[in-house]
Amino acid sequence: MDNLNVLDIFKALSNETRLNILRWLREPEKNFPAQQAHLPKEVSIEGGVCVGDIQEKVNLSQSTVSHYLSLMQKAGLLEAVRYGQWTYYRRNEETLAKITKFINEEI
Amino acid sequence: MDNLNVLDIFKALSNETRLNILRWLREPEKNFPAQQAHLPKEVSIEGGVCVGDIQEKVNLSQSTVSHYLSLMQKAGLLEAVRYGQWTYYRRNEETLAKITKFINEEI
DNA sequence: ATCTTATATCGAATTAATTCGATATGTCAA
DNA sequence: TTGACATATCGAATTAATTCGATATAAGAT
Repeated sequence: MDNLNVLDIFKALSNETRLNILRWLREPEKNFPAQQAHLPKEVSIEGGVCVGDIQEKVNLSQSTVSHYLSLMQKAGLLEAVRYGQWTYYRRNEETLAKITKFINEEI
Repeated sequence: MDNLNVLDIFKALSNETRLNILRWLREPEKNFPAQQAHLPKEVSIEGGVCVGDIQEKVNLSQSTVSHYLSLMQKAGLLEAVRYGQWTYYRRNEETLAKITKFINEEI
């Protein structure tokens, strides 16, 4: 249980906005409009939402949101997929599962 | 899921010392010497360790440790039982169980 | 009553997180 | 190749967390 940095994960989770982003990304269709409107039909980034859509919902500056997403990615909570000029972020379920396990077994 | 303040919990967990305290309190007998030496035989605070013992292990100032324990208690991660001049802190398993549930079901 | 010991609280210094606007980078379209 | 748009990074201001030593409180022992 050491490829996951628990402290960084908990830090990332201890902010309301970041927690919300994670929750919203559980159901992107429900929480974000215009799903993947920039992607051609044949491309699909399952569960991914671009920074702009997240920023609009979050209502913080573009730089702050970008920074937050990057933090969450470094913590392993999100993964980023770039398509053209867009970056799509989606949940990294593997890490989420690992934290649960970690809390249960080690904390 | 609203009597638990998730943000305060994650904040409390995002510090190495505090995380360690929680882990050590899983097995107090193993991690702290002189278990409940101040208590008379007929009194037992199941799983509880007094501030002094925790402070010794943590190696931070008395005031810092006291502050940390209080933070964790307010977050619901620990509960405090006072006996005489000593305060015994022990894990609050209920909250721990709730966070796991929260992560699984809501995050 | 006084002294000691355990813990809590206060005030302050230092370090880290939050958040922004400005700017840089990278990509697509004309 | 220039312009427009999406995102990332930088530098700085503000706010919050960390941590300490000093002091307060509370209980037990003399």
